[in-house]
Amino acid sequence: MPTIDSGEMTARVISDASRNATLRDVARIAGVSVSTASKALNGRKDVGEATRERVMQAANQLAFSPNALAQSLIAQRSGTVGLLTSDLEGRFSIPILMGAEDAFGSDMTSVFLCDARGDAIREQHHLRALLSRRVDGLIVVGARPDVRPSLGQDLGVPVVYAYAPSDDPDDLSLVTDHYGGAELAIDHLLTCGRTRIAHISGDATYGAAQDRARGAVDRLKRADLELAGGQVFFGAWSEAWGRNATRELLRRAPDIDAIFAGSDQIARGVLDTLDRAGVAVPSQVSVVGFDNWEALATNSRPPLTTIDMNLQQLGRTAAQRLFAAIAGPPKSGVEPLPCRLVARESSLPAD
Amino acid sequence: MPTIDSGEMTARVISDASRNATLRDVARIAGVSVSTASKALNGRKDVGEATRERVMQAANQLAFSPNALAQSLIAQRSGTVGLLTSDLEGRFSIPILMGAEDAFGSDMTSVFLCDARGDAIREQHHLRALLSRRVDGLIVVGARPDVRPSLGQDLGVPVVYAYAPSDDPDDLSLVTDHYGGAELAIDHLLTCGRTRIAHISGDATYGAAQDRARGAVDRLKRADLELAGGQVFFGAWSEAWGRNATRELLRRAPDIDAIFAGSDQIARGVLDTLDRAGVAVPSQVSVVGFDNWEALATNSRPPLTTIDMNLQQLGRTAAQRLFAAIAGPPKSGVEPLPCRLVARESSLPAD
DNA sequence: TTGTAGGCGTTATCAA
DNA sequence: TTGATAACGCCTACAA
Repeated sequence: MPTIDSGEMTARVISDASRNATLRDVARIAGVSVSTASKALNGRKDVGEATRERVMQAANQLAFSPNALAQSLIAQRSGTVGLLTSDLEGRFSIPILMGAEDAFGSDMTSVFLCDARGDAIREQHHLRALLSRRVDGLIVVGARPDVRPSLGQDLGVPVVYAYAPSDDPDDLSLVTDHYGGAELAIDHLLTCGRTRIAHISGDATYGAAQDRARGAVDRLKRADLELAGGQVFFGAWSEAWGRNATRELLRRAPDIDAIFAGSDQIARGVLDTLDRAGVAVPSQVSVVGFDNWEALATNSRPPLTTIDMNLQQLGRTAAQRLFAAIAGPPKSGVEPLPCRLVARESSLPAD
Repeated sequence: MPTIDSGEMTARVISDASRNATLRDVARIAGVSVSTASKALNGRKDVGEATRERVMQAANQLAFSPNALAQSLIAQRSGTVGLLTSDLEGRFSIPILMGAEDAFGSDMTSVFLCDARGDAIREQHHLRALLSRRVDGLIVVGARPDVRPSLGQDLGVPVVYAYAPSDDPDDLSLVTDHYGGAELAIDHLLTCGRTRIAHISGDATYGAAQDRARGAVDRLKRADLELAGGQVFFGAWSEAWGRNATRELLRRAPDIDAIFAGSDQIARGVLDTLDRAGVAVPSQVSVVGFDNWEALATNSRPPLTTIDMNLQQLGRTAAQRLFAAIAGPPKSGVEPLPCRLVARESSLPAD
């Protein structure tokens, strides 16, 4: 019997080098039962030291790696979560995704990535796939910071919405505090001694554009000031709009001493036009952007002071909230996360 | 017996609304055996029409979704692949990742996303996790277009390297044809009637920088031309370097009529300096960039002609090659994928 | 056409 | 300390 056994064993090891070794293989080589092998590898106490050693060696020899599918089947949890994003190419999804992947990575959970590309059908498709893979939870990342339809309450797993909040108040949503971010920007400009502050922003249909505008106006009001130029300049999230709006602004209100731009792209356009108009930045006019898009903000002339939405932190928090919801009872409501000002030279003297 | 059964059943359905329904639940409700239910749901022929109907209804009623973990365990394949990237924040990983996700999404395979952040230890960690989850294959996406260490041949699953090739010729690597891309750029400038063409590029330690430079020089040589300025201007992948190098270039070779920039960021700097120097683009000097980074290329003045690496296509191809390797025998070697020129106004007259 | 039995790889329970 | 046995949820011969 022993000879046959070892013969079989050797044959298996050699011929099936490609196929993954199973616990049975390990047990056979170590000369113990499957259950003992399991205990040994899982560090249970009730197993002899010598036995454990033999099992370990066998496992190493076979490069044994336990089948997580089988483990999940028993454990009733897969150790995976789904990341359902609607727009991968969007710059905003990526940092969130990184933060989430980051938070999960330090645990043992793996992340299923799904890009629905803004298509509801594809989203349903991916959702079904994720649920059938028995993910333990779901993070839904929106591309646009506006309310999006809820996936519903009866999915069987907790869901956290990030960046784009769900339209159902029973869901938990983590969003950027755009209002507070704008306050930060204005606050900073006031601190720099600016009083004639204009606001050029993007597409007015974005909730974020409205929130930021309100934050700016309200903060100014608290300082007994009004928006220079008499209005918010809504337009598009582009450099071109930043350039055009700045030209118009200089015409209407040549005495401005600061511009708060709704995005870094807009801010680049603003800087460009100011430069061509011979307006010195930051001495004559200070500029603050929004997004802290590093490639743009650090390479502008001068480097751009801007508001960072801490999106990576948002992703991490989303992961933490999801963990909490997997373990205990889920929270709900919309949780705004603070922005952060990154000061560069477009608002401060280069000393 | 029947009464007890249905009693149990109802209790289960109501109390366990949260837990996922299993095939057993479906079978019980439909009043058939588990195997019959399985056959019915999987569209096997040998099941009565009426029975199938009952099973379907029961499944719907319970929102039954087969447990993919159990299925995978039997099928010996999980229908998942791992996407091992070393740098999520890098702009180059994302399109590749999108392309891959895209190609897999249309199939039934789901993608595990792992970001090793350039850390070999974390990479090993993720690799182990992926293998234990029994992924059917692996795509390794590099952040930098340079050779990277192979994961080895004995992983038990096929691997495709994208963007950054493996150092083992037995692996299959899909890379951008930087050399050919540079040829395209020079070709285009020659077609535009340019003959005094300079090349400003980035970090010379990048293989891509070298490849592009060789492509440019070789293409010029075929037209009996040499690089204007007498050399390649290597430096950094930044706007600032583009600005500085252009200043220096204008000093050394004021008669240039075209600049091929090694990246769009560099090109932005080039355009900036040309503008300030009063050099008209494209009439006096034409400019071609590299990367087709839309946010930069479409918003520059004038919009930037540039080389697109077709990274999303590269991702899709990687997915296809992986599929092929999962099904049949794996290919090996380095497969370069062509670039594409995107013509905008920095090289062509605005008509 | 339907149901029974066995197994995928692992863990947990309980006897030995 | 060890090992048989029964799950986990599903599928697929094979038997009825």
